[in-house]
Amino acid sequence: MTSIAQPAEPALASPQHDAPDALAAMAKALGHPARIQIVRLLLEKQSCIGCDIVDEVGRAQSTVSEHLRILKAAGVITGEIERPRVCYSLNPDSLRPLAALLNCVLATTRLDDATASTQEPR
Amino acid sequence: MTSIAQPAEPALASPQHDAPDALAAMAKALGHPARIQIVRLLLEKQSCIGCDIVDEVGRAQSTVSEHLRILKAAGVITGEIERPRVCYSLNPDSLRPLAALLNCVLATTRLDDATASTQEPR
DNA sequence: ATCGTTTATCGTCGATTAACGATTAGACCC
DNA sequence: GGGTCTAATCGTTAATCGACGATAAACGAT
Repeated sequence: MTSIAQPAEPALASPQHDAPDALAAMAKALGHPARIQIVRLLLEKQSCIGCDIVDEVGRAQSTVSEHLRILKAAGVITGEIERPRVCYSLNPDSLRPLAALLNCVLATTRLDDATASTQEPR
Repeated sequence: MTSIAQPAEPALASPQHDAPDALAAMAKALGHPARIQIVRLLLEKQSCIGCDIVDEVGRAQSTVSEHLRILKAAGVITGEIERPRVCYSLNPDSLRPLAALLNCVLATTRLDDATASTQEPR
């Protein structure tokens, strides 16, 4: 049934060809202060067990657990079980499509400015 | 009234110091397929009048107008009035803090891999 | 002055999200 | 087996979001 529905993935180079839904879902997953906090914390600490995250964001354990679930569902983080703890870390690959789109938008700045070639964003 | 409420913006360099709320708000603004579509369209077309956007995303005019309002409120786009039309364009600067955070996360990929410096992100 | 075009706003509905406390589920220790 | 620790899940409530049709506002053209 679904055997022919795959039109050969052309190894896309431009973010334009990612499904809007996928990008939106990713952005949505990041669209809460607590979840940004969590991402930042994991960025700093490389990896972190759950209860420390609860501590950091300062909300109820069940609330933080839910935010972690959302981030995990979106693929932004992974959770490795180390009983009785769970060790969370970032999954950078998942963010690549969204980052690509944003970088694409940023890149247009120079085209707009045209004259300002001194601006080296990388 | 508001003359003294400005505590001097220190032109921050590291994304870590952006308020989580600001980043989350930005991500949230992008957290809908229709809004991703709009951003992509403006990325392609450089600028675009509202009714063409309505056409493109294929939803009711009032719905699209609301999405445009949200993007405008977040600073992602600007709307220039050309009666009776409004010409929308991207405001790349607004996305910089979020892009910086994402790039920061992406940058950790290599550190994780450590040994594989020739590893091209597939 | 009226019409046509385009965009913004209002009001409403159903669906989703966010937050919390309480409870449950594992695995370890004694 | 009985405690301890940590994380996930359940159930509830309030708030927010998303979508739409209807309407209003603004202006150029006739």
